Amino acid sequence: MAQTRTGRPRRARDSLSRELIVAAAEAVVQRQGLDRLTFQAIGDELDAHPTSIYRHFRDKDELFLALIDTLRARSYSGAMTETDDWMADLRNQAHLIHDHYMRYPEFALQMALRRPTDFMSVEFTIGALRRGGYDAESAALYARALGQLVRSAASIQAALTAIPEEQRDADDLTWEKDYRKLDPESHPNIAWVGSHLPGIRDPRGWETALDLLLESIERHAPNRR
Amino acid sequence: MAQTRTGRPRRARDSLSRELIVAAAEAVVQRQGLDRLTFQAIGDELDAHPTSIYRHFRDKDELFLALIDTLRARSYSGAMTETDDWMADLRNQAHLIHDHYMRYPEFALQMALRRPTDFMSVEFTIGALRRGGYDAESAALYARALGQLVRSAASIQAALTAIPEEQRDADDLTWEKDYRKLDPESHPNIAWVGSHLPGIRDPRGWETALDLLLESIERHAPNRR
DNA sequence: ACCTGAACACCGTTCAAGT
DNA sequence: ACCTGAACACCGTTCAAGT
Repeated sequence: MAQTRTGRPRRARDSLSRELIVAAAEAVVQRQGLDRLTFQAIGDELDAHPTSIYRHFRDKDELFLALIDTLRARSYSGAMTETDDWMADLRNQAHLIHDHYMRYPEFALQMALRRPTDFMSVEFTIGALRRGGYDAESAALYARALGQLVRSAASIQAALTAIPEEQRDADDLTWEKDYRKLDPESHPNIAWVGSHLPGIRDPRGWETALDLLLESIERHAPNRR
Repeated sequence: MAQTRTGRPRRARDSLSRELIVAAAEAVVQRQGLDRLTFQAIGDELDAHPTSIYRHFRDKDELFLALIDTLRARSYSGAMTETDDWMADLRNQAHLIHDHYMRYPEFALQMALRRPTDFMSVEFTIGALRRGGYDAESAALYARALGQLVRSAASIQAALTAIPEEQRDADDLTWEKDYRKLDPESHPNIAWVGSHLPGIRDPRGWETALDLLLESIERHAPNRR
């Protein structure tokens, strides 16, 4: 492994920047995974000394948030435009957010926790509900309900796909293979549905929850399609 | 700080156990937080050498999962019993799970990711849907949809409350205070709802999403109340 | 002013040594 | 067999030294 080898060719003055460092950090995660995101690895990627990063970021957390913000801007920049179908707008907005988390599964949890919302998507969602005829109070409440559902479900589902192989063996996910071996006496209902139960990573769970939620939102709307 | 001080009084043989170590680990987290959960801290709590834990757990991950399983058993043991109101059963089950995550917010994410389900709650949920008249395929699908929504929303919301103080300042949560200062020209809909928008940690978001989802589930049920 | 080198405190883990 | 002590590799961070 590459150590902090002394005597490296000195980098040119001002050849580093926040943008370069963030790009190197993303490359490290993409190639080696999030738990390999260290100052050492970023330094190797940049051919720079690990501690040179401290000139541009206060600490690792600040660098990490900058990386997350870069990814978010990439997914959302100029993404949504209103149509004359406010329900379709809500659904497309939900899928846009879901796709963003699934695109960067290693960051999904931290994105949901530390960048839980942004003005643009809230603005868009409230606008759609407003065109559905909702008053301000209901539109605000439903926008939050929808936003929290989408963000939570997407980030957890994405994170599930990013669990390291070594950890999966220790997890309950074996149940996907074994639940049919359960005693039908003590678990008659699971036995009853048999093979119909979707696996824990099956996207139909999320899609169904979104369908049911949107269905209620449409039913309550003064301006139904 | 207590170091690995040499010359500690030797612990009696077989005086350690998985149960004792797990209890000590929980005490450490409760008193000092999850990022202070180290072998050193657990050793201090037990008055034992940090590495003595390796005789009882393969590694830190195995200890951590054992701790999570202990907490889950505490919350769910003999928790739910069927009533003659299957819709109320679904709602109570959802609140039970939500309360479990909110009770242990520091563990919420890992509980949702590494112990995403258990037989008992799935069995109970399918049973309720079955009494609602659903066929096996629909009951299985809706049980998954409901389970994923509840688990995801509860774990993310709980984790939001457990973010360390030092990190919050760097987060977008400041928007709760500042979103009304947005330019009404570029964000007319946010300006329109004004103070009606619930904060990011407001429980009404989750409650509303659950209400809307359950409403649809009842509407589709062959046996409506 | 920006980058490098060395050092520090801390962490999980391994392994030989005690009893 | 179970607990202890010492050591190892690795990590984020600080700070003085180079240029």
